[in-house]
Amino acid sequence: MTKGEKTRENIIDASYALFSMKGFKQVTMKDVCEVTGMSRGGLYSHFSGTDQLFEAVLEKITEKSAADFQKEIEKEIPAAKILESALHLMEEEMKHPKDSLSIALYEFVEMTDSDIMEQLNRNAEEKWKKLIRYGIKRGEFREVNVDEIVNVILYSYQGARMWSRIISMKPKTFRSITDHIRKQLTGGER
Amino acid sequence: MTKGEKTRENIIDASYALFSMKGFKQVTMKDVCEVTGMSRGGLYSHFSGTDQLFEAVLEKITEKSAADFQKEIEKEIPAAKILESALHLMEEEMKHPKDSLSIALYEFVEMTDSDIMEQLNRNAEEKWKKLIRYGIKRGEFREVNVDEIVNVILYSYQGARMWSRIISMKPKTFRSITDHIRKQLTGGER
Amino acid sequence: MTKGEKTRENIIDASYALFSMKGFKQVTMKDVCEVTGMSRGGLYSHFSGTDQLFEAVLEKITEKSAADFQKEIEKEIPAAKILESALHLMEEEMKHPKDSLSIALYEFVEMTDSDIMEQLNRNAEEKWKKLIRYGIKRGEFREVNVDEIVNVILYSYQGARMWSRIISMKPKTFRSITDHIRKQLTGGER
Amino acid sequence: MTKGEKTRENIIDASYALFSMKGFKQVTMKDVCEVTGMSRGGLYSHFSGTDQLFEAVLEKITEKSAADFQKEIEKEIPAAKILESALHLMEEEMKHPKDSLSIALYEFVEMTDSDIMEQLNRNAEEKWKKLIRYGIKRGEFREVNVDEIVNVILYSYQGARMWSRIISMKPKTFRSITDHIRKQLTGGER
DNA sequence: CATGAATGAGAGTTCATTCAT
DNA sequence: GATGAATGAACTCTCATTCAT
Repeated sequence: MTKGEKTRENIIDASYALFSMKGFKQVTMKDVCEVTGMSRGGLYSHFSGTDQLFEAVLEKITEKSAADFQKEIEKEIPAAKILESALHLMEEEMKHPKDSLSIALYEFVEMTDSDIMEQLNRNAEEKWKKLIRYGIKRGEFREVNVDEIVNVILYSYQGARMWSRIISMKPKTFRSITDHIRKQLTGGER
Repeated sequence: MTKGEKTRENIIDASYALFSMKGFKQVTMKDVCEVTGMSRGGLYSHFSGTDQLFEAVLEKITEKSAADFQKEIEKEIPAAKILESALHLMEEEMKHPKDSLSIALYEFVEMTDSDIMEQLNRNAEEKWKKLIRYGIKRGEFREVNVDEIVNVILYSYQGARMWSRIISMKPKTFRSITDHIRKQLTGGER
Repeated sequence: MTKGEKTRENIIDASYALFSMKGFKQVTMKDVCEVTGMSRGGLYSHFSGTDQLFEAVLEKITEKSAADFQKEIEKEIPAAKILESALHLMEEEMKHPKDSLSIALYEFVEMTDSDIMEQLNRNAEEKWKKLIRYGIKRGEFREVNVDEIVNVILYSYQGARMWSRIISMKPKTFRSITDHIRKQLTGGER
Repeated sequence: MTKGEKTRENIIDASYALFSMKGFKQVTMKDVCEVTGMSRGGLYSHFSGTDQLFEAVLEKITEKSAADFQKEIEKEIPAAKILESALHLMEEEMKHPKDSLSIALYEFVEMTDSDIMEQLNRNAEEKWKKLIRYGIKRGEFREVNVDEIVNVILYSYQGARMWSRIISMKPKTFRSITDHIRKQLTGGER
């Protein structure tokens, strides 16, 4: 990794923090200068503006988040178990709203007409549908209306995640959402 | 209504449109000048900044939105009927995301630490709890976990509403959310 | 004249001096701020950039420079007399190159693809052709090749004027150019 | 020629093209980097700025352009013939204004107070005077006022050359200038 | 109250220039 | 010598905000 690439990574990491805290529009190149300790010109030689910078951040995180349940399904891990860890992750993410790029993403899409959101949404949809069908096939999940339950999962999660950034929400609230999902799918309590 | 009050109302109405279109942070006093056709100074003699202006907008709409189900309940209108019209309204609102102040509110709260969101959220919660308990008492609704279902209602609605501003969503999607709520409460289809 | 219009005029006058001294590209809005004593924002509320500012300067001076020989011709003033004062003016202008917008014009045209130069050139051409034909008709001027002599007049004047900005030229040199023109037209010395 | 000298030559040639296209002030070291494919630092190790670079370009071309009519005169080639090829060259140069450094030179002199222009001007003056006197002595040219005709030659040529960069001029116009010169000197048509 | 001219702080951006490798 | 990352100064432009009229 050359010196330039290293700097680039540093900038991306530092601005990830900025974007998740402040959203997209509120982050200025000056802010990035400050947190990275770089000069204006140096920064601009890597990224020509916050747009490009945010895209680089997205690229980096979408690589990670590509994780779906495919592997677990192939290993024939019980659907209930996969569900359980997915719900756990959801709860954790709802509890730490400040780490989330969701607002930044939201603003970015509104400003740039990027279709990244559509993609992310479609991915999430597919991933959940796959899991639910797998669970039904194995007889672990009830014969739910897949489309309906996926919508409820995705949007209640997104809604809660977004709102938790601005109102203080109790863990119990997040729990009740994941509980609802679990009950819908398995018919039972955790 | 004096001339001054009229001007004030005009400003509020014009800026409502701006805020719902552009969110809170993106609206500048300059924008407001343009849509109202007023001069900078004139505008400032009514509102000292976008903060105050947005607060005035909020004040005006929260008066309206105070509508809960109290009246209907007092008239002993069947819970299923009240629910039906509430779900219908929800669907309509999800379909017209551009009319919504939700993003503006979101940004406003993040910037100003206002607790208006907490209030709005509590109100919505109370209103739905009241309806659900009323429906259960009348034997129209199933004996659901009230807290849980209210959370699902509120956050899936908010999530869908927000997301529909940035990705194109089919009416079918909104429908599946309201269908889910209906089934949870009444056990049946529409 | 409102206060705003007065300021506008002041800015135009002050920037005329700047443009003639420094050319077009070298004048920044900051320079204009300094010579007018105005703030950045104030300046920008009148002119959105040096382009617009220069256009305003041009507009003002082309109004003045519209002067051709039409009036004198109509008054049947002797062609030799009109010529004499025109040559005198030319000499004066060559002697004071710093007052000339020619370089600024040059740069402006190269940057903006404006066709103002073509117009100015055409005007100058027409004006001289008219005078020469008038002089020939009156028997005062020799039967010269009009196109040829006009080209020599215009370009030797422009060339001398431009060069005199950067090399020190003697009045004698300018004189020899006007002398040449006079001789071509009248066949005689001054 | 060492590798270093070769690089130096490459830089000079590449920047000649830049200067003739864009003038002096508009050429940045960044531009030169791009056309030469060199790095910033590499470039700076040869030339400390555009000033020095332009001086190197000038040095190279003034060597070439030192050509006067001395050789032809010594060979006793007829003055009319020398004149003819000089006028032909002039016409060609007026037709290809983009190849000319004249604007760059102009800007360079204005910025740096170099006296190179004075030298070039004096050279051109001397060269023409020599030719004209030679023609007169041989009885080929008319007994013109040498100073006057040289001024007309030089400045009408410069004026036309400069103007042709920014307004579209017909070959006929250039022709009429050279025709004028020829007629002045030889009294006849080509 | 209303106007709109003016201020000034701050963001975005570009480059000449330096310097460690 | 050559590289290219980094600096910092200068410039363009936008707005929130003030104030004389």
